[in-house]
Amino acid sequence: MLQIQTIRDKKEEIIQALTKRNLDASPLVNGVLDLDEKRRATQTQLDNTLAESNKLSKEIGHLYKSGKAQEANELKAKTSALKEDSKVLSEQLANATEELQTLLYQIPNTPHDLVPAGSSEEDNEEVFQEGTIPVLAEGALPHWELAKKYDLIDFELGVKITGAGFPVYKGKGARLQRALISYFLDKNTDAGYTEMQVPHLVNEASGYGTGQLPDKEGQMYHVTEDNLYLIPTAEVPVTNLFRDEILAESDFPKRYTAYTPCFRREAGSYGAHVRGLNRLHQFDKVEIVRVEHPSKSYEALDGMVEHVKNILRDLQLPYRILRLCGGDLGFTSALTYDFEVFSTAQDRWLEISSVSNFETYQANRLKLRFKDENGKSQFAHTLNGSALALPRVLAGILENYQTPDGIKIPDVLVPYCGFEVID
RNA sequence: GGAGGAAUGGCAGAGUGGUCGAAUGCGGCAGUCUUGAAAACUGUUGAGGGUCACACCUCCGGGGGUUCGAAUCCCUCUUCCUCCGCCA
Repeated sequence: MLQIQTIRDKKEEIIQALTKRNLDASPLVNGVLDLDEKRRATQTQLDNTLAESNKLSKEIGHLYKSGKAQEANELKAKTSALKEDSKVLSEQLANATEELQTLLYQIPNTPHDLVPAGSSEEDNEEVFQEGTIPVLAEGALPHWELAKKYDLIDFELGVKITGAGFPVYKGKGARLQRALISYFLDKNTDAGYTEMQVPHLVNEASGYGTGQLPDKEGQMYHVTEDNLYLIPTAEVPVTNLFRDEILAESDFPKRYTAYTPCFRREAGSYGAHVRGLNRLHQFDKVEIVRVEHPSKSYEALDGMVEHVKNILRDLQLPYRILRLCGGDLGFTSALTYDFEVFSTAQDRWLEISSVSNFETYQANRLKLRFKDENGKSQFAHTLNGSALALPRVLAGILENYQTPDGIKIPDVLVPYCGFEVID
């Protein structure tokens, strides 16, 4: 969430910036400022009451010690009124704080200057494109047909044991996916990201920390018995490793990578565009996460973009990079680049990575801070990106590398697969 | 799952009702000494709220209670340790 201090100092700028999200934030912002004032006034009253009460208690202690029980008892009577007051005040304070929190949770991150205005994905700005779109032979198939033809993925079997959106990968299909995971992890660790294996279930506090809660509760599978959530992305457990931490400046940069399955309910999204691997309830992803000094975070974002580019060059997949417009930008992000691979067989772009800088928005919720050169605590910046999401990369490879004689495996993956062609 | 024990500052570890935000040691930082370093010595060193700055308030695993007053007593939850059971 936004920092209350920033809202106090830069109210108009914030409202202005949020118009890019097509949001009139002035009622929210004004509400926040009113509540903030109310909260502080209540806090001051409570503090004064407690100070008075603390003082009396000390006196009572001294009086008892010096044997003046009579006088002590007189003072005791005075404290009961203060006690009543402080009880009422602390309830008011708790209410004001909670209301304030609720409002703050409703304000999305302020978009970076580079974020283009716009209302939907139509308005995203293409900033880069690279790679040759292959010309496929007559009769080229979409990946779900290829998966069936070569017995790589069984969607029906997944329906049988779980439901739609939970595919079963088989034989060379499973092996290719595993090869991609290993390859991505190797690329990431070579680039300085430390590999982590993290839990696939997280608690409520973690959900709040990275911003999945309370806004996107319906997107996560909730294990109510234990009040745990299946992770929608490794971003959640990995970023939460730093919850409640105060780093030293010398700790930067922090770079992590993790492979995890991801679980998303994706309620209500059905249709032609979600066929095959295009949208799943469970999928694999290799994530990169960085925690950075505020002055270095955009440099870091650019570095992550370059890194993902390198992977796609390695795989020789045609791709483009979009700068998300205000209307398409995630709630917690300040600036996001989406990577899309062109699928020739489907004749459409498939999103395979999303790289974002959250600035202090998550750090504020996480209480992730560092000591600056003056010894003062400041919020760090958090970033993350997919490197990469598996299903659509798999789809892109199957579709773009198909030949009448089978599917060729990209050169960099051959050592990981142990075969050169699927036929 | 059963029985017992524990949770205090970056770490270790005192503190069982008032003078405790908290001894002491280690670590960190600054200084003295030194050509430099080490050692030694001196000082300093938790977080949040609040204030122009002070004052002041809150926090001793989380929540609740007793009391004029709680790190200290009671209840509850969580986590960790030991023993037993089960088990990949």
